Amino acid sequence: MKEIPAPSKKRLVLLAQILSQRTKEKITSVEIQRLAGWSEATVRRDISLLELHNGVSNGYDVKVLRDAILARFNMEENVQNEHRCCIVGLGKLGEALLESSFFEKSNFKIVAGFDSSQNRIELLRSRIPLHSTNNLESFVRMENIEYAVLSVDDAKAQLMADKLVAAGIKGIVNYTNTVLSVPDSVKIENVNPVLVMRTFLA
Amino acid sequence: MKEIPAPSKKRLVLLAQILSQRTKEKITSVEIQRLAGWSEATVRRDISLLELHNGVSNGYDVKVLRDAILARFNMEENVQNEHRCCIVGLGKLGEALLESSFFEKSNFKIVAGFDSSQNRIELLRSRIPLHSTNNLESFVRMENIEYAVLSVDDAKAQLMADKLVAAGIKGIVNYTNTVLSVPDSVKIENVNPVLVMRTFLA
DNA sequence: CCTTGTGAAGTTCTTCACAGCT
DNA sequence: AGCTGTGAAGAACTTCACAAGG
Repeated sequence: MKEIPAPSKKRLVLLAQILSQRTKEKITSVEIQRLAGWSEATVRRDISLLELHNGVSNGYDVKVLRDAILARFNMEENVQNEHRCCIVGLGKLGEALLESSFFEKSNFKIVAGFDSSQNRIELLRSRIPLHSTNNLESFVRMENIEYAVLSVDDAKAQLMADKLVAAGIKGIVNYTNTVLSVPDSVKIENVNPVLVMRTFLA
Repeated sequence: MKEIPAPSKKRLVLLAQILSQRTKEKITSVEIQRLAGWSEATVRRDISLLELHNGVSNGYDVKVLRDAILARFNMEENVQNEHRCCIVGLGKLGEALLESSFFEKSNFKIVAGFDSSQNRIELLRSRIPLHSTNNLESFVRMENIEYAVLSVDDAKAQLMADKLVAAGIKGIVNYTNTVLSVPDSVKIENVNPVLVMRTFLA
């Protein structure tokens, strides 16, 4: 199976989302261009990487295309594709993410939350098991957690990232202001709103 | 002034953050490579785009380099660089972002929050003025708001994005699952944790 | 006509490799 | 020695342009 370049991967993931929201049976590269803002040539190239040969001359079948993307990235919602995740740092933001419905309709499941404050843990009383960050490394390892959301104070961000890395984490969605140092094998995406907005500037 | 490519811009914004956390006076491209994970050649190329000529043979002066990046992207904290922002959708996540300290030490200022529920607006009672999304377009325009955080329900995401675009918004940090259709001139960054994690997959 | 899929061309970004400075 | 800055090379990505199918 051909390796798909990172930019194409990002677009295909978003394309799957677009297709999920569609009612019509067919879609063309020009329609996708209008919906997503990518050029029609890029859209066709991205889709061709899936080696589907499904769209010939008539546009793409929405369901077939969507299923192909889900399959290619193991995004189908079934047990063997389930990816176990945790949230580290249960301040207002961590709590909001913990209780959000974001993960519900996906194959990513939040299986634990961590905070350094025992008070906070007892106060929250979530359906999801909450633990002290003291036990972070052993829990992440034991629970086979693959991905983490990091929403701790900046001062603790690198320390917690180190623990996650030591526990074998595969990727971190970083809501903190801190730029994390991790091995190349660990994926990081910085989603702090201020850092993101700065990239909007001239 | 030379235009800086988007990938370099993203790295330089993060580099400024790294430099802010530094105590030592000097830093080399190899140290930055270790801290951030970018190759030393990339680091030097990025910095050379600033046309500083400050680092010759001795590493870069942290303060000079940081100030140069801040200046280049109008990120200094002063009044004329202030960028006015709003949060659209004040559920748990929107509320958490509203009350977060993320924006405090930046030149992005949250000047308004919007929600479709009058109950919710009255319940929250923030220091920041909160309004109904009915008035979104006129408020954004009147208040000269440049950037928005979108944290509404998926069902309302495109509608709210349309209003923001109509009001002349320059960029949207999108926490929803919805892939937004906006003109090319409007910058979008998708930071929904599930969409981000999907890009981590094979 | 309208589509897709894709070689080839074009563009952008990254890395190499080394001159030149300290 | 160790460092930066940068032409030149290389790699990666995007777009063009068109053959072929419906």
